[in-house]
Amino acid sequence: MAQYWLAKTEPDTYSWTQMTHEKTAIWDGVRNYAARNNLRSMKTGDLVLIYHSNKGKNVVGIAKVTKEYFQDPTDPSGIWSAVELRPLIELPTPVTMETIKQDPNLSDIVLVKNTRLSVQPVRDFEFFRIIELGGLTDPPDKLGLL
DNA sequence: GCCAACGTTGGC
DNA sequence: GCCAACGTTGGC
Repeated sequence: MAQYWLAKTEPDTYSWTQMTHEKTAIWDGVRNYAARNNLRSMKTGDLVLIYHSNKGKNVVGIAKVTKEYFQDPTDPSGIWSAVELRPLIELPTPVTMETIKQDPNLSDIVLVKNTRLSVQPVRDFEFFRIIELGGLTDPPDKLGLL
């Protein structure tokens, strides 16, 4: 059973568009223990919402975990981890922070509760609700995401 | 640009 | 081990 996650990136540094051009993304550079532990909990096939922080402030697409955690190549100290993600589908309508905050179904989402956590778990119903708000009406299996 | 929330560092 | 000082994230 796939789990669901959300990962933040600043689009000025590394954007969804860039990810899709590169086909795969090494999700490195995470320097927070809680976020790292979430990276380490990701399993191949898990689905990850990609969120643009600062600019956009919206969920823009869905990626899949293609490699479970390994040594972060940008970290000489050896304590940080990275995963490999593959972008799968762009949301027809990006879902903004504002929309998420206004949705009663999403009132407890980590994105709102803990604004600074860059890699975070997302509950099943939150994931489905967000992609629904994003214009995807079919569940992930129908969309061929699993 | 401001600042709240959170994490980390380092003196004691 | 506590906590003040500092640094960073990221929404507004």
